[in-house]
Amino acid sequence: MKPADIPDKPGLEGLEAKWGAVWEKEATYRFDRSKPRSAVYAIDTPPPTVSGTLHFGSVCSYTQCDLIARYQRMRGREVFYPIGWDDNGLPTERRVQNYFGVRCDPTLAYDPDFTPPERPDPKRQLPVGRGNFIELCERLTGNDEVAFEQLFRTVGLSVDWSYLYTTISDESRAVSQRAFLRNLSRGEAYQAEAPTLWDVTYQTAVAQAELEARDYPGHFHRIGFAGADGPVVIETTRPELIPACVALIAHPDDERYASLVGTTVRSPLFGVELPVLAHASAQPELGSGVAMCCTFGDLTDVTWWRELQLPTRTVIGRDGRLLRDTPTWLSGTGVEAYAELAGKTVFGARERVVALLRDDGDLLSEPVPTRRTANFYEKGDKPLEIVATRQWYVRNGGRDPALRARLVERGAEVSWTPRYMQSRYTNWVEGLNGDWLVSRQRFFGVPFPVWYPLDADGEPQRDRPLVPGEDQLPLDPMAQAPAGYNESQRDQPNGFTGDRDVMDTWATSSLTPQIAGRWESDPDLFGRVFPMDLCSQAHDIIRTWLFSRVVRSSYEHDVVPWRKAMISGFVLDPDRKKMSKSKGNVTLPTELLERFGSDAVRWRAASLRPGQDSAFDEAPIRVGRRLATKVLNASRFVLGLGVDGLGPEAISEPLDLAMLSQLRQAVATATQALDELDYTSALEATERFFWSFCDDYLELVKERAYGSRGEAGATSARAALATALSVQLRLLAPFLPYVTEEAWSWWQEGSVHRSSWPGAEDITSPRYDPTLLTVASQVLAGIRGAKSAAKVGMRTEVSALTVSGPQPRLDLLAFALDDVRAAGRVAGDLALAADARTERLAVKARIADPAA
RNA sequence: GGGCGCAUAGCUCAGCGGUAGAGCACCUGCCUUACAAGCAGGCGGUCACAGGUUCGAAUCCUGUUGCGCCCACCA
Repeated sequence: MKPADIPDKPGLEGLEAKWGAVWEKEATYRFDRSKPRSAVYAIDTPPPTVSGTLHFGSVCSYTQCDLIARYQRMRGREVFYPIGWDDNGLPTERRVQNYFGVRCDPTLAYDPDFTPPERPDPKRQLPVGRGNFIELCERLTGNDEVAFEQLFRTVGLSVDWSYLYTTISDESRAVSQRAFLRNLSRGEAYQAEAPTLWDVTYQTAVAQAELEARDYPGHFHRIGFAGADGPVVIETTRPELIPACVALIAHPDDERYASLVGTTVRSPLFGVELPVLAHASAQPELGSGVAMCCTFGDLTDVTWWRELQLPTRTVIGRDGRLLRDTPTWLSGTGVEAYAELAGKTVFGARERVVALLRDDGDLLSEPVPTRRTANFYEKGDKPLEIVATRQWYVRNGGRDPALRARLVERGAEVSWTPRYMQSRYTNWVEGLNGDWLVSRQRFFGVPFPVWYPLDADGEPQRDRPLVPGEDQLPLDPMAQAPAGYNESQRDQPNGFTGDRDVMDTWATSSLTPQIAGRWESDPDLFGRVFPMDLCSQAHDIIRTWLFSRVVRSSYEHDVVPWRKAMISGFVLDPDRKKMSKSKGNVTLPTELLERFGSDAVRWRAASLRPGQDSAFDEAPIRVGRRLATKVLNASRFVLGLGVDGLGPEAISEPLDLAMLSQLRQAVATATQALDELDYTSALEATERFFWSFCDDYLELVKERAYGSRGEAGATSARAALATALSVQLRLLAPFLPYVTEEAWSWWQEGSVHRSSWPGAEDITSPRYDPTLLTVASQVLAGIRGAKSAAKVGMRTEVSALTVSGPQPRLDLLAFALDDVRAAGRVAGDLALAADARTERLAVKARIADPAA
């Protein structure tokens, strides 16, 4: 021991900085890549989006993963625990736009002298070229990543930072492009022109997994279409789509409209001749029972359009405004009516159409307010439109029942914690209604590594993409020319053009096991870490991140990417609502770490079981802080007694042996729990023992350990205390890495986090009936109860004590009687009275007159 | 409408066939030579409701109610 190193008043302040620096210097968490696959424990962690701040819930989720990483490391596994930043994609672009007050205009050339405006005006964003925009993205994410790393280091995540990756790095681009090219060559990826969910704010396509249904105010409009026998009434919330109408649809069994089906009607204002058709998915009870089919108002329209082979009449452009050119299918008054709408937003056009309908008498009653549910892009704030565009897709079973069934089966190859999270996965896969749309019409992302030859008219031949060799990756088709062409032929007739789209960020993060494991660029490493052992994440990204990784690994490697998935819950605000920045109810993790210390925050995270949502509450963090402080104090006390050179052979007292027997049981419980990813139960068992160790055992043996009853008894107590402290610091190390490391450093060489998880070899003392400690604690509690009832201090002497209970228990108690007497300050007579009526020991204590 | 989960002390939750538990909060005490950011003691529950299985149900089954989440619902 090094008593000089133990502070008089040990505290939590500064431990993060102190040990963070040591762990970095000593490379405590370095992954040794020479170990064989069987010795490796590999973990896939979600790369957080580096835009702004991290939620407290995320900190908890990452901490829970770290508990397992630390446990497995102490069990002797070589833990591969990398982390990455998801820095490409829309959140970064949006942040750059706001932060620098710019927007990307891909038609502008790169300006090497560009500097962002000093005072950004978010209302008037400065247009900049793609190259400049991407530079700004990289600059801003660079700043954010420094802050994120600092936060994760403070939390104490035991990741090997030398394996840090980013999703925009050259390595990630190469992996992403390689995987895509292989998908393409095997037919798993394809390009198609089809109606696509479209965000008008960001002007990009979005995928099904990124949809969010939201309540949205609107109005029902009753509108008359001119039929042969009078008006045909439809109800719609989107009258601005009347010029995009291609048919009216009724249910085939709906008698009200049976005679109409097969006839034609004329649309109001625009006078377009439209067929009335029947389709089984029309719902007679909705609206008037007959619906407008427009290209495109919603997904039902798409179904009708496709199955009834209706024409395409697009009026809404990619910017969310009605097209400026007059549609070709309009004539006469229709052209005049449309002139009033051209260029207007959906909202403006709707107002204008309603006014025109009212003037014409086709608005059959005033609009009735209603709330409708509309699909939104989860990061957007305008309802999605549906626009026919050409996009890249990866097959995910959405249009192929056999593939879907196979991917559902993949879910069963993963062991889920908690188990019921598998049904989220299954639910999602079974509910897919289209393939995975991976292309985005954005800028800061991984480009599709393809070009298209241009014909003599300069038209791209999209069905004949030019692909590079894998050795050319990563590449940017907007900056590099395909083989057999040179740059001067770009966008020239008979030349080539590059694919302008970038991949959605999920298309890249779906490959985190391959990116982190350096697939293809480092086959030796990849072979040692893939497939991985554990994936740890929250339940909100099962349908995105988790599912997409299963898809990619199934295609590329024909396996699921990990054996186990540990799914964490959410931390909600105190009113059990989702924390969100807009509501201002976000609690900053940095502030909590600062105020309570990392160990306290980690303790809170460890008390949240997988899958379980919880309301944010500071009180439990304070409890964790108390435990952390207690660990330091108890360690200081034990070490202060002098434990040097004491081995298990010195432990002879029955009470000491009984304590170690109980500890043995706690170790077994904690170990089994952690093997099952049940870190909460492991902590609970450890803590239960620790508190009784402090409150009862330490009190019972304190006097003896001081040497009040001779050297042998003192040595036994000190040896037992040393063993117990060593074991407990290791049991607590995954949960409280800072205080355990601090206390460990007071008397041990090396890091507690590189020590071995406690087991049979640590508690080699003979087994002894653990009940002895329970019995002694009961009697001590009885004495304390008597003193409490008498409202006297615990140091007050007991002048006479009678313990009654079953004979076997009294016999056992006899082995600890001296310790009980000392801890309870029993100065006078002590009587044991057999009483078979009760299992528990009863205690009668006469308190000495406090006045005396 | 479909799926999943939850309902146990004032609060947060554990227990999941054998006498109702923990932490927090609250109350009463105690400066006790590791820790007053501490310690000791205590108060506190028809285990949502109704049936069933069982010698025995908080625990298993069925139904009901309430709450939460995911998905579908855009006329």
